[in-house]
Amino acid sequence: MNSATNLKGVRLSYHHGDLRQTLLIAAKTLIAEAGIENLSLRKLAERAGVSRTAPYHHFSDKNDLLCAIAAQGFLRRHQEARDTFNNSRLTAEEKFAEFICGYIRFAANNPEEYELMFGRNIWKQNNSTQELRDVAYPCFQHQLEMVTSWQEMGLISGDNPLRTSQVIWGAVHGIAKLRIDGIYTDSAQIEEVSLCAVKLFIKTAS
Amino acid sequence: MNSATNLKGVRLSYHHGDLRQTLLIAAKTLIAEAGIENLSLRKLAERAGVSRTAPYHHFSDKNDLLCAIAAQGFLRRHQEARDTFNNSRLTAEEKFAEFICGYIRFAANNPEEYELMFGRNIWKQNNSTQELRDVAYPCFQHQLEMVTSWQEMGLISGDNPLRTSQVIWGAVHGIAKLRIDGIYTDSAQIEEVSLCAVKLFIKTAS
DNA sequence: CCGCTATTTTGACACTGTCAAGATGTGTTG
DNA sequence: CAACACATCTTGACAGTGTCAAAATAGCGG
Repeated sequence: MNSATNLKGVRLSYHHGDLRQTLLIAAKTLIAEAGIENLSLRKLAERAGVSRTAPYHHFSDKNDLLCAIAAQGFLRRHQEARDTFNNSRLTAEEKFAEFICGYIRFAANNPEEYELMFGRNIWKQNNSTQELRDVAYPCFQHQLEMVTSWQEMGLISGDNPLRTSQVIWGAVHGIAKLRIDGIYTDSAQIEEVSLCAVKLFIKTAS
Repeated sequence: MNSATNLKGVRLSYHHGDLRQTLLIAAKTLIAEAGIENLSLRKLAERAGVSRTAPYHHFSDKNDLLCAIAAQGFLRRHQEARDTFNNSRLTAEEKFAEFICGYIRFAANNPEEYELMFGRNIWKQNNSTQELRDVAYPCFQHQLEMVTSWQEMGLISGDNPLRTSQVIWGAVHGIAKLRIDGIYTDSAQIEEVSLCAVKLFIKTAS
């Protein structure tokens, strides 16, 4: 029932209490420290003060754990995007600019989480959990809907709303990936690149 | 001196002959079959008919092998891009369109190689070989130069040439990644998305 | 208090990258 | 031609990984 650990993380009882949540938090810490590829379930278990196979009673798989982390990321990002889109004090143009910049900022601030959310590890070969898909697809959908609405109101260029949305999503995704994968070395100017993207897509800038 | 293997790949002599090249080819085959993450040096060695540690006399590392494959990819893509850009029978607009579509097509046709070239595995934490950097940087540079020239001649929008180039590179990279990482499921329409990107960036389409 | 079930542990297996030391060729020099 | 140096390949070993099976333990409902 209770967490059954003291402040130093030392176990007080045989049963942990809420190992699942503890593992998720510890995993995010380890990933932020050393990257996804350096996360091992054994080190994670040790960090949580538990034996190697204990995590398997809360996650069927290492992949299952990673999907759960990615799912949390989608919830956070989706909420962010909704808040911006529904903020009545912003003009449509400001909302669009904030969508672009906010997307790239989210990736830059949470690079490992972003990699999990949109990386090949999970999506490439149907590794996605049902739970993850239930959270991710609405987020994808929402992005397309927002861009479609901006396009239909004449704010941004293009004729085919779906294709335009896909290009714009591709652009922000690509800029974010080039940044967090270490190919754009001058990460300080990433905000400038974002703003340039905004100007390129907005109609009046032509 | 000679390859020292018969047609079935069975070794005829103790020394292999040109194991380095054989390993590169076999590695690309295995990667194309099962993906980068499923490539192990041991399976690779077995496929080449050689003991587990033989590859270490031709590549210092697994990472070194992957960098060599990526380098070959950069050479191929760079040549492709140059051929298009120097083709005097194409208008500037046609060249730009072919740059966009060709880039995405290259990624779609060589997904695993593309992942190595632009993926986090190599660039994220300074895993790149000097040899790879010597081949990759000119390719990056060439892309920026081409887009800059199209922008300066007024073909595409934007004011800051470098930023515009970065956004366009980001866009093609992002579309390619969303495609090959399995997030865009309707891969048949990737060419349509490419053409939409072309129209969005070209000035007259506004 | 008993027993059921959720939770955790220990032991084990196959697989990985990589190092050290020895074996086997190949080429060069005396 | 002989002997040595060097490149190349092999065998053995180690630490680390994900994950399964079986045993141990704790907490909860009767």
